Amino acid sequence: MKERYTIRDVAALAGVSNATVSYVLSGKKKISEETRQRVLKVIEETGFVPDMNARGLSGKDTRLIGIVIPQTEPGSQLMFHNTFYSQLLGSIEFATRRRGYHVLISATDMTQDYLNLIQERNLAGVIIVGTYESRFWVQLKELEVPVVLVDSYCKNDWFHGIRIDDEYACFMGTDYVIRKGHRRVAFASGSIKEDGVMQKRFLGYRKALEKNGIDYEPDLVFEDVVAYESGVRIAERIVQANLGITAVVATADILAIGLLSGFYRRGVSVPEEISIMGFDGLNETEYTTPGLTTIRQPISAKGELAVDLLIENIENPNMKRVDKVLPVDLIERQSVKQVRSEEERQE
Amino acid sequence: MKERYTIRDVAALAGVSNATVSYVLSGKKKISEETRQRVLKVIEETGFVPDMNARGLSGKDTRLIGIVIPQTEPGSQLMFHNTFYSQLLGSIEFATRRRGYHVLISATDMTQDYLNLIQERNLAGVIIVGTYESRFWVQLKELEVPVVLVDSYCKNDWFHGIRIDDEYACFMGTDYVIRKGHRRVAFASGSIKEDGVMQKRFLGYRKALEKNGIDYEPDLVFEDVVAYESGVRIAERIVQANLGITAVVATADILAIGLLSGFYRRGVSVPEEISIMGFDGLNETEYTTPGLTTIRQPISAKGELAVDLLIENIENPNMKRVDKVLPVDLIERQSVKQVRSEEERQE
DNA sequence: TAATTTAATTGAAACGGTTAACCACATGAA
DNA sequence: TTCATGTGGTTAACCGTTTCAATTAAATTA
Repeated sequence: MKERYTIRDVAALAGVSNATVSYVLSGKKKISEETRQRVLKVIEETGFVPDMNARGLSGKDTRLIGIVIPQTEPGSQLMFHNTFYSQLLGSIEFATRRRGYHVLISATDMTQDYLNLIQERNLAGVIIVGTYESRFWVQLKELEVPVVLVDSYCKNDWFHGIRIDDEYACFMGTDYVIRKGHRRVAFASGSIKEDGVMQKRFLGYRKALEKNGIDYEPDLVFEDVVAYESGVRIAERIVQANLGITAVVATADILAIGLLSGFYRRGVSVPEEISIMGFDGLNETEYTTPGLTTIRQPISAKGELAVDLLIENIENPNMKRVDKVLPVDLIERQSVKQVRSEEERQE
Repeated sequence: MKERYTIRDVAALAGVSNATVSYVLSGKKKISEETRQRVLKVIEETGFVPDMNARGLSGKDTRLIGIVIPQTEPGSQLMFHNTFYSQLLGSIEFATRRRGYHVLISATDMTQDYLNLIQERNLAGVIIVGTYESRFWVQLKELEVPVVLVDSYCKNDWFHGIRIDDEYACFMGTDYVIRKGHRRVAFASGSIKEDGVMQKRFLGYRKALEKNGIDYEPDLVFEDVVAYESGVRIAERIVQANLGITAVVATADILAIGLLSGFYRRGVSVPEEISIMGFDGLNETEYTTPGLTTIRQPISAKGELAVDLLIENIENPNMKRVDKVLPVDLIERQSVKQVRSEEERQE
């Protein structure tokens, strides 16, 4: 790497002390306009770029934030195949860069390794995406680094949170399907046991059934990894099970799109023979065939707000905890069809 | 952030000098086994984690590598919507972490800002994905930082490269389609002018036409952004153009999947009425309907090799330039149908 | 035994910033 | 005239490593 100008070089050229240059840069102390301009001019001319390592070492201000996207399976990069995560990551990266920070991404769980990483790099803050229980929450807290949890149902209330009302959202979606006349509504989701988000959505599903006086049937619940391929597989399982299912509520668009594909190849037409409700509101859902009716959540806003919140906390360390719930809405397209309900059929 | 143990704390506890601890950690100097063990034990007990900022400042060894994924449009996160990039990014992140390095991602072009970033953070190396001309190549070279270009046709031969033989790959795909009897083969791609990869693939397309004695028709070339939505749009344009097209060669699976969707909603059945050849070999293509015949490129291998190459260069600064071309293969599925060729029809 | 080599360890100077403490000088009030 | 007050700037210590040069101790050689 080429030798660079240091803050002392700049100082010498501007005829001031290095401290003055530092203060001009940080604005933490008043410097006369005249000197300021002189320093700025030298910086401009030399192309001086401050060294973040030195800054991080000395002032603890690294402007580096870590993003944790959990692995579903070790080694596999499953998370990267769901454009929900891509979009979230993209919005986080964008918002971060706009504010002069940089992102260190890791597809890993919150393990000792990651705790070390936080210390090693003196991360200014951390955004953790997805829910899972970790025995490291306590240690993470002890690090006293600002943390924002996105889509987490971490039991403690130690960290900031950004999420949607998953239970209500899924209730709304399921209720919509039921009001369209469906009585045998399947539920396609990721692991309900392990994933807090899925748990909440499952709850919403059950509440909607209950509200509409429909008995819950465990056989109508299909769990798998959240991925396109799983959707295809679940469609096959649904066809083979032959349980008279007329609609399926998916907990992710990527699953729903897989379902679409799976049903199509099985010759089951959507929505004529079976209706599908998605979840997320990915761009792709506008272009599937049929267009996917789905619960839209503000993905990019999630990312941006997480960044805003984190940076706010970084810059104001004793800020109070914030837990933000973002609104969702239902996009009506063609994948959910109105059917005669059983009662009507029996007339 | 909690106060941490420093290397001097460890040294004091182990009854040695900080230099000794440093040498134990780096292995750059021989330390007697006895002392080594004693130091290691203290490190273990204290949970000492070295500070990368200090290390980067002092020894220039930051173990931080930057990934540049270009923006197609400023502000838009288009790149993040193509799972090709997600998968590539995933494999890079994984390979990097496995080797004790970390990744700083930026969805940006190679601009002055990025050059600054490289200096600011003392990046150990940089992986740049995608081709585009930049007036900053010269300056990047002057930084003397190891660089690996993935999928680039940067005219100079200053940096390492990882890519496939795009021309041949597309030639192979197009030739396959033609050998299936198609004579009016459209070409759906990203901007041929601006994107070197698209240029090469376009060349392959034309060579295949030529080889088979088919005249090139500019009207059969459909350019748009590389995205699902574009595929849908191109399908509509193809239908409306009504040029007797019986097959389309796409330069990306994400485009091909969009085409699939676009044709379906237009009531044009694939492959009965029109055949589609994809490019990339994304996982999703196995599950589309019909299964997408596509040119598969080793996406994850690209990422891993880029990382290997980069780290090799970081650890051995005067290594010679490497330009690696990875193999592709054609996956035959159902989206390209055998048709009677015109000659046969005329019989 | 003295001189020389070798191996293991240490002291201290970087690295490039930040920042607390201090200082010189001008200003205005008492 | 004296004293507090404020302004704009400097000095120098410090952050936690790495690494060169120096030192010491032990082993080998003459």
